[in-house]
Amino acid sequence: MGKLTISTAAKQAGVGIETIRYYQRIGLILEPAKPASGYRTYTAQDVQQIQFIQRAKTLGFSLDEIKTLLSLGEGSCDQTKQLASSKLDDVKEKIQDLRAIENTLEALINSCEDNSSNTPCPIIEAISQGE
Amino acid sequence: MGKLTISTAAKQAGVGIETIRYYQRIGLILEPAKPASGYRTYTAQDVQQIQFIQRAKTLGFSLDEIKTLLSLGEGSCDQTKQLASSKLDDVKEKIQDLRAIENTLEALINSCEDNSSNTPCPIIEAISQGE
DNA sequence: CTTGATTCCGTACCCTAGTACGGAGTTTAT
DNA sequence: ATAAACTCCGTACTAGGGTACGGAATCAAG
Repeated sequence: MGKLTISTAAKQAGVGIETIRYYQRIGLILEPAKPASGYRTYTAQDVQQIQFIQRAKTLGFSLDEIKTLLSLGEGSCDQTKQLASSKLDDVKEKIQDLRAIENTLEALINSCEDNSSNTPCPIIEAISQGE
Repeated sequence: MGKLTISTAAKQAGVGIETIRYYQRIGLILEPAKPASGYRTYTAQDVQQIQFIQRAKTLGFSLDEIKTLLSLGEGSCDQTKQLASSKLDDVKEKIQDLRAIENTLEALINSCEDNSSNTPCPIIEAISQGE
């Protein structure tokens, strides 16, 4: 009850054992104290923290940012909000960049559709000229 | 005339010397033959190829994909178009993912705006519960 | 009690796209 | 002719997020 081995904790959190060990190595989560003899035991709290990390990751936070998030905790709403806002800015920027790429690729592909068999590929041509 | 040292070629192509050497190492561009004694010389063509690589990179192609692009050349429009289309799919997918992240972050940040001082931060709460 | 599964721990390796380092050879400028 | 700058080449390192390996210790089952 409540005492889990690392593989059980990993299974419950939906990650691999090596991921838990990696998070410990980089100081993202604490390694439970080692009992005088035997295996380290994990708690439901540990599992929840790993799940927190996984969810934060799906929001685009890096492990380093998640470390900050964890250290801020439930207090200091302001700093958390700032972190989230700056992440939102990053995301918006990436979307803009990708949209530009999307447009260009679509234009290139269309120019290729219209291409009759034996002329050089317009996509290659376009990338070659630059513009 | 037309004979450039690696640093001049790099400057013209807008990359670092080490980048050229790296591209050679991975077989993306050919290393010019080494004259019996002295420095290798680069041509305007070499510079253009490096610029091609840079432009393809801004379209989201990986160096490995660019290698394919270069090997396809101006013929085989079909394969080029396929590569571009599959890249376009990747880009669209990434945009979708980022939009989902954007929405979630916006919602979290808004929930934080409404937060009165002493309750726990709703952002942390939300990530903790995971929905 | 022995076999097999797990854990522990350190270290090394994967990918991508480079960047850095350092000694020896070469070229250019003075 | 000599100093400064540049090139060559191999090797190692960077970041980010893990994954893999291997031997020793430990635990669980029969």
